[in-house]
Amino acid sequence: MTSESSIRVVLVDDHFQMHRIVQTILGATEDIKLVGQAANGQEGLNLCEQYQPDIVLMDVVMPVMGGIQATQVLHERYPDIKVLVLSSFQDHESVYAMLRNGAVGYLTKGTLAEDLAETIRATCQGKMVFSSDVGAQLVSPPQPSKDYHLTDRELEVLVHLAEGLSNQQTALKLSISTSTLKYHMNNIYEKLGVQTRSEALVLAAKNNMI
Amino acid sequence: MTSESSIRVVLVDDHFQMHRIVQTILGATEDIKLVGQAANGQEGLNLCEQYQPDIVLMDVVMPVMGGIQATQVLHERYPDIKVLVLSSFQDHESVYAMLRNGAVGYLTKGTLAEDLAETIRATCQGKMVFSSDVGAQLVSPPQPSKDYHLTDRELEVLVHLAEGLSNQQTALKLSISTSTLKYHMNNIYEKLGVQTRSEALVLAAKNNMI
DNA sequence: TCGATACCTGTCCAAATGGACAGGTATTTT
DNA sequence: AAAATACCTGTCCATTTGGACAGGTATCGA
Repeated sequence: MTSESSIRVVLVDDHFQMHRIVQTILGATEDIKLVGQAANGQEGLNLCEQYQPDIVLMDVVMPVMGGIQATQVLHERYPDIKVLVLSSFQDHESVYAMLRNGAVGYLTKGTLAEDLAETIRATCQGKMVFSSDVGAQLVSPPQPSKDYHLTDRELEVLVHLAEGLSNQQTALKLSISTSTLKYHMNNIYEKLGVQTRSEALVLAAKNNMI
Repeated sequence: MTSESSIRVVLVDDHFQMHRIVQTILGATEDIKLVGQAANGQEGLNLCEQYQPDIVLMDVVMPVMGGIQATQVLHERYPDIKVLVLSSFQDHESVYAMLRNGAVGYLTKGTLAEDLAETIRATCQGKMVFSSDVGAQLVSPPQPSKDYHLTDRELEVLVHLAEGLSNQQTALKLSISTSTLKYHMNNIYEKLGVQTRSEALVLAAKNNMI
């Protein structure tokens, strides 16, 4: 953070239109100054070296050097500079690629007008900010828990086997015969689309069924 | 959104201290009003029904009804009310549980003072806001978890067995004998602290080793 | 050079698993 | 009443597994 009085921002985007919009928005604020504008990642890096901004508004897809690579280099070289992504894309890959490389926020361009200044201030205070459409990407990955509509009994069987119990021990615990247990197992294999006990258990574990 | 002029907030937290802090912070703002305060999820739901706030500041761990369940019900019943989590916890499970149930932001209590008002405003505008320590959880999901210091070979064995291959098939694939494979398996059992193949695979799956 | 580690191999045998049958009951839906 | 589900049980037999040995080599660091 170079300045106490105002937040210094560099914009890196290859669309003329974006430059206009951001200029307009930030021109109306007292505490945020647009100190540099670049049209690709390479230029952006140069500007950052020159101006040492607090915040970089970074596009993802750009000629010469894209936002993903630029963010990576920037984050390595100047860990204090915060990268806020402005992108038309909101796919899972882009979002996570940028976040992994050090971005601390991600806005889709459509939501830009909603209040870029607020977002920049929040980002400056160490918050991570996402537009709601991007947020959907953040929440979705750990919920691939498909429903294989196993019955309660089948779930019970699976849980006990996952604990390392043998067929006999499990059967005993559920008060059924090993024949019945094998019957349940076969149904489980069928429903999960697997052929072996190992596959069934791994799949169940990965889907948080056990 | 019931009001144009000011943002209406309900706080749901079982710690007296938090009520004091939030009162102080929001008491100093013109555009944000703390219209209700509850000590648990159940009370929180009642207050929301009564006041229809724009934002709910929600703790996670509370008596009677926790934040996870309360958020779920709230989101179902009043989809327009935005839940912003205030929690001491920042573990992956808590964060994702809340987000899945409809929360649109997550702040750790330690970062609260940094500017709750800004965050509330950004949230109101449809942004998702996270404190930086929580953000780490969002980016990290594919963490290899604990290190059981399995050797490369042992990992290979596990991966193939997880795919449902038999000992023989796996041995063939790795160009070793089944004897060697069993040797590896025993070492794996030892290192993972388990007794059976099933346990080993489940543990490995849950720890993203395979 | 010694010890530790990872890796590899074998044999013998008991136990566990799974496939292929061939039955049964209770409940719910059509 | 027939069909569909979920659930239960058995037998017979091949395959798989894992335990308990008892060996081997190559590499690396003390």
